[in-house]
Amino acid sequence: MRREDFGEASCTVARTMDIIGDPWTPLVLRDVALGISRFDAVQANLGISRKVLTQRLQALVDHEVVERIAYQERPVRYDYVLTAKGQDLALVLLAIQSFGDKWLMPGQEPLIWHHLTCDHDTSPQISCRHCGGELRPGEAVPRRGPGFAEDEWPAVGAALDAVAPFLER
Amino acid sequence: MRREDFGEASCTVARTMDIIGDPWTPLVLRDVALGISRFDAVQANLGISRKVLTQRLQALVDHEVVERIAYQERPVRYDYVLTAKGQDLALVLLAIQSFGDKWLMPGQEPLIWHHLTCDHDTSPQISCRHCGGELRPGEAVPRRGPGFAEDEWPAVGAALDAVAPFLER
DNA sequence: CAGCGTCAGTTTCTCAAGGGAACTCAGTCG
DNA sequence: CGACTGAGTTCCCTTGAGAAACTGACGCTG
Repeated sequence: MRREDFGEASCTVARTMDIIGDPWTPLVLRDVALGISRFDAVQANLGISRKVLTQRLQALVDHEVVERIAYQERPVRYDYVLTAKGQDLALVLLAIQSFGDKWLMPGQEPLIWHHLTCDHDTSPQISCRHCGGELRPGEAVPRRGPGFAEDEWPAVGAALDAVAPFLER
Repeated sequence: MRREDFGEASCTVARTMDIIGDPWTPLVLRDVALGISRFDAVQANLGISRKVLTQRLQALVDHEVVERIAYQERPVRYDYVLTAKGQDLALVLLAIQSFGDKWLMPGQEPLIWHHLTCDHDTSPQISCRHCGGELRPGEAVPRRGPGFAEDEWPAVGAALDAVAPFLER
């Protein structure tokens, strides 16, 4: 597999990395998610080259993660705003941030999230959608799904076979 | 901010992207997390150049996300295994995969996760660590945390000010 | 012993992407 | 008119990616 094949791979990690698999895109997304929606504001906030920012924003628009909404006409100028897809991707950024909070700046989190629904400060937790319990390492075992491509990923298939005994009662 | 400053930024997304902010590292991590632990097996599975794989594995070891465990001595050969830090990062990969499942291969998920604790197939959900409810877009509002660097991120500060009214009752 | 195969890199060379800085264009304003 | 703003675009140099070959340290076999 080459980098340019990521978007066609039978692998949803690779397909997602086709969108966010570079150093800057997650940070651009983070800014847009926080409401920093103008080109110059993002550029100044991140200190990213205008060329790279242009490319990244265009890619995000192409992937329908971000949309351009005109805020003036003469000349036409855009706010960059998350789509519904982009909002789901922003939740992934929350998980990324949470990892960084815990391991890379412990006790010095730059941002704290307040959950309006329960009215408490919180952090994101990766949970089981079925039972609601925290998904801890080792507590979830993968098995083949409907789109698993055996010929494309033989080593993954073998790895799945190796953990299959854990799936049996 | 330049790419090389990511690891020092007062931003836990940037610090995490210092580790995984390239196309291949998340996929290498995914493989290691699945138990594909030998150099040649990862290389063949991903079709990545040996040079890039060497660099990526070394970076993961340097970041203490992955450790080398010798499985033979003559010559010395290593299995690559997730550390505890790496296992937490693998949970982030789960979130990445879940986004891809939903938006990029809907109904064709290559892998299904089985939660051993509740004995059901599941998928990861980003939840509120406090109340356990799903964190949905728009339901969490950020505010400054202890490590927030106002001078480094003025636009973020302004964005936080803009959403501050939502924090008040 | 020599030859071959395996595994985990390392090296070389070419092409692609990143990044800094300057430039461009389409406005508005004084 | 000139200056400024905002959103790009272009140019040039540096760095990284990728293909392919090479290397070294073994073990095994005839």
